[in-house]
Amino acid sequence: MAPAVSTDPDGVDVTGRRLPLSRELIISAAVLFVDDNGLPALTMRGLGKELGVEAMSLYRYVNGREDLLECIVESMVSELHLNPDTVEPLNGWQAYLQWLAHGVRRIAQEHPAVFPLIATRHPAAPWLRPPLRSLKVVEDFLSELISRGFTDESAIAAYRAFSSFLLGHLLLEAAARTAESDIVVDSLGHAEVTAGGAESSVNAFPQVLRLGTRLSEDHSDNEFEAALENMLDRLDRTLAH
Amino acid sequence: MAPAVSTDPDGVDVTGRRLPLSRELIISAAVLFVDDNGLPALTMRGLGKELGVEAMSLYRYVNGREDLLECIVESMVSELHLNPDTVEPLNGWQAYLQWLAHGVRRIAQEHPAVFPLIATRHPAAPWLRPPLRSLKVVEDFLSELISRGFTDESAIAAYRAFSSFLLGHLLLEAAARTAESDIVVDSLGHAEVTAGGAESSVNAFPQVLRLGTRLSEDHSDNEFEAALENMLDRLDRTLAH
DNA sequence: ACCTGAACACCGTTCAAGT
DNA sequence: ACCTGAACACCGTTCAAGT
Repeated sequence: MAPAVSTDPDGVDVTGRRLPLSRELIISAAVLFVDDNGLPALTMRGLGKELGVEAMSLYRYVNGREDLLECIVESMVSELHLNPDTVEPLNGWQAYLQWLAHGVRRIAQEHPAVFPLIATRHPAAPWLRPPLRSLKVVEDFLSELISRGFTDESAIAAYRAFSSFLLGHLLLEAAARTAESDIVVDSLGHAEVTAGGAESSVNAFPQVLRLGTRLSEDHSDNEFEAALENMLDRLDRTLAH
Repeated sequence: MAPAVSTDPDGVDVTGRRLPLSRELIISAAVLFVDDNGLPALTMRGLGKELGVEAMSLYRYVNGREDLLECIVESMVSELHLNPDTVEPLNGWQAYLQWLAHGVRRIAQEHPAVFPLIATRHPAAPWLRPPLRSLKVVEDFLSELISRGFTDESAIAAYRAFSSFLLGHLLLEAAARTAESDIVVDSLGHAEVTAGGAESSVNAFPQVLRLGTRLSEDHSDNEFEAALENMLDRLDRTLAH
């Protein structure tokens, strides 16, 4: 969600002048900031400094920190509709759900540090289930399925199953992706871990010790595709019945 | 996770004397506090006040706020092993996974406000996938499945699929459960929602409007059982092949 | 119109000092 | 041994004041 004018993270354009503050500029700077520094580092004062401005200036464009976080979520989810290379297909509900699933997955992969925000902020309504936090997305989901043979009930059940599926898979995938960057890997393979404040060595857990390396391997592409396929099959069966 | 002596949230026993501070007392008070007031309200100073003590006293038993959060997670997950009425069954891996799934679900249901912590804190290692954040649980999981015919690879695949499944379903269920308590329901059914800072009325979204009430219904029991069943069947198929 | 300085109420955390 | 007062560096947020 880059603003109209090309910028660097400082909110300064190529000529060195500071860009005029705006809601969009603030939001895109915030996304960049979280991508680089992680969610806990996002602070009104810090974001202000990144934009070359005092924290209080942001309040002219954004109703406080909570509103800023909500804006970030909205800006990410709305990428689903803007992107030209991901035109929604017209050949069946399975293709539609494939398209939607991969669209959300791409967002999670491009902004793994932001995804927990999309996944765990309190939804505005009980029927806005993360990570599908957009009225338009939910509306499209339901009308797409209903127009293709789903009953009201089965469309709703599909919506619930689909969102649970995406949330579980993508949240874990995003967590693994951000962990790589901020956990120092013990290159000697000395597997020892500090869990829950108490020092507990993996040595007492033979299977974990034996399978450690293989447990850390990344097969998320294949696993996502297989689980998605399985889920679509399951929806298909409930349709036939 | 009640401490040995019966207490009320103030950390004061029945006689009015203050209980001696301890790691366990602090942790169980913290869990109670989050259950009642939500995660964002949990503050060192606030928890101190709840215990009738200054915030600084807590640092004698807990290495700061991050450590406290980690302790909370550990104390919740360890309930899986302590509880007498949920003895691990011996008749097959499917029964074991059913037992484990319902054990984790019970934790999520009893402490919906704490569950996001279990679900989204950075795991200590890439192979500790939330919500199964315990070396012992992972060890049991793997050895149970391997001793019952799973190959190393299929046990690992099952672990990944199982944790994704639990995370997605239980996080959404817990979110719905806490939302009920802190969202004021419009008793007139005037469905209007403020999403992303911009006022957007559901009226522009006919399917959502039409299905609104049914979208809000809770079918989590049935949905959890059905999805779990489906997942176990899927694992069974990968075993046979 | 847009930004800022100063102020307020709150954090987490440390450490010397009290009992 | 266990708790606290005072202090520090940070938060989010408001508002009158500057340009």
